[in-house]
Amino acid sequence: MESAHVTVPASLLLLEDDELLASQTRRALARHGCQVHWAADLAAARALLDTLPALEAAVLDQNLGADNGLDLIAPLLARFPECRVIVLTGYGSIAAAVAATRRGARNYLTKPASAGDILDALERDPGEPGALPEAPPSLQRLEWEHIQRVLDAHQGNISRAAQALGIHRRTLQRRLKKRPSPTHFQQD
Amino acid sequence: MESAHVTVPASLLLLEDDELLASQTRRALARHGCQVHWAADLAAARALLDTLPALEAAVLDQNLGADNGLDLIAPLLARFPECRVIVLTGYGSIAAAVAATRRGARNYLTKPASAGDILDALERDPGEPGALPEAPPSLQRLEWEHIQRVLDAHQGNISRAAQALGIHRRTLQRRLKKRPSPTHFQQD
DNA sequence: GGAAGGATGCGGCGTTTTGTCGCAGCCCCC
DNA sequence: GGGGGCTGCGACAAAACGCCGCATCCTTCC
Repeated sequence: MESAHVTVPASLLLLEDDELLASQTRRALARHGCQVHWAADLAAARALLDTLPALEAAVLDQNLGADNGLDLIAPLLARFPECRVIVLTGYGSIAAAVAATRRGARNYLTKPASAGDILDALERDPGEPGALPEAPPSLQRLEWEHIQRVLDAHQGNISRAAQALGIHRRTLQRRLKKRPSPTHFQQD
Repeated sequence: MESAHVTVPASLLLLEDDELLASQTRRALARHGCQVHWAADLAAARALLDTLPALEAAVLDQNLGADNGLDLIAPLLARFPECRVIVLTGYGSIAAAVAATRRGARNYLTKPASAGDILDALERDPGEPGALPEAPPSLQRLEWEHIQRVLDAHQGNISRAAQALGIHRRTLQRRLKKRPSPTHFQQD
């Protein structure tokens, strides 16, 4: 929308084990004029790194079954020091965000993230500007986002997600139906 | 837990505008054999920096009224490049954690944090270990913690906290009464 | 000292949301 | 074909919530 003309990277590495989500994301990014190289696991990503002549950006899913997407950051930056790396995750905790950033990630997003969100996160540098994120999140928003995360972490399984959330399955069902548009946040 | 014999820094800068909390923290850290230099705002902290011969660690409150504790990171690291800096905040969002880390913070904590938590955060390097805390949090627990944070951010003012949370004051009252001890952790 | 503004605790009461049933439809797999 | 698991949904009682009002207490400011 209003992330009008960010500098879309020419080449981007997408590390994501969910094939469906990967292809969606890939297509969305391609539509912005970005050549996306996709890998589904760490080994494939490492192998892919060696074949690429250049890489401007990378989007890494943190949760890759047995692998951890964070482990790609070091070898990636070793080969392409200028590459802008962001980490994507289903859950998303503060501790994990700190870990990712300390390893060299530029930003840290929680799913679901649109192509616009991703490009935005690649573009912006959270460190430099006098940016004051520190916003008072509403209870409902917090709940909704958390539900989405847990749901995602359980592959959309409502029954298990409800159990993990400590609420009844029926309640989760009703809540999910109630909120078709999760008040998608945006700024800038 | 096993934060038994962390390397307690000899000198520490504490930037915290809440005088009461500052003195408590100061005392707790001092009990661990740490010399604490306290500043209540950015200007005082900057002035304090120039007078110190050495500094091993710093604990910065992010929310300092008009000031932002993050703004001390750069000048602090410019003078003491080896100083271990952690940021403390009432709220604590992922975006803020990323911002703090990118500016050079070693870790990012949310209040309330005990002296043990602080020393632990100073000691540990969140980047290196394969540490994946990533636990499945319950909805109620998440809500409760968030409520506590917002409440704390508003100095315990129920009316304003309720407004910030987007719920009715009466509801907040009832909730607070319902949950007297939500696994309150602290010691030291 | 008294008035004014704001915060708190609490009692009701009508409305909304949850918890908990149960049941039917699906899909997968032994 | 018969489990076992997940899903969507109707129904109904129980709990929680929003919202009112009112009686305290505090400050703060005439």
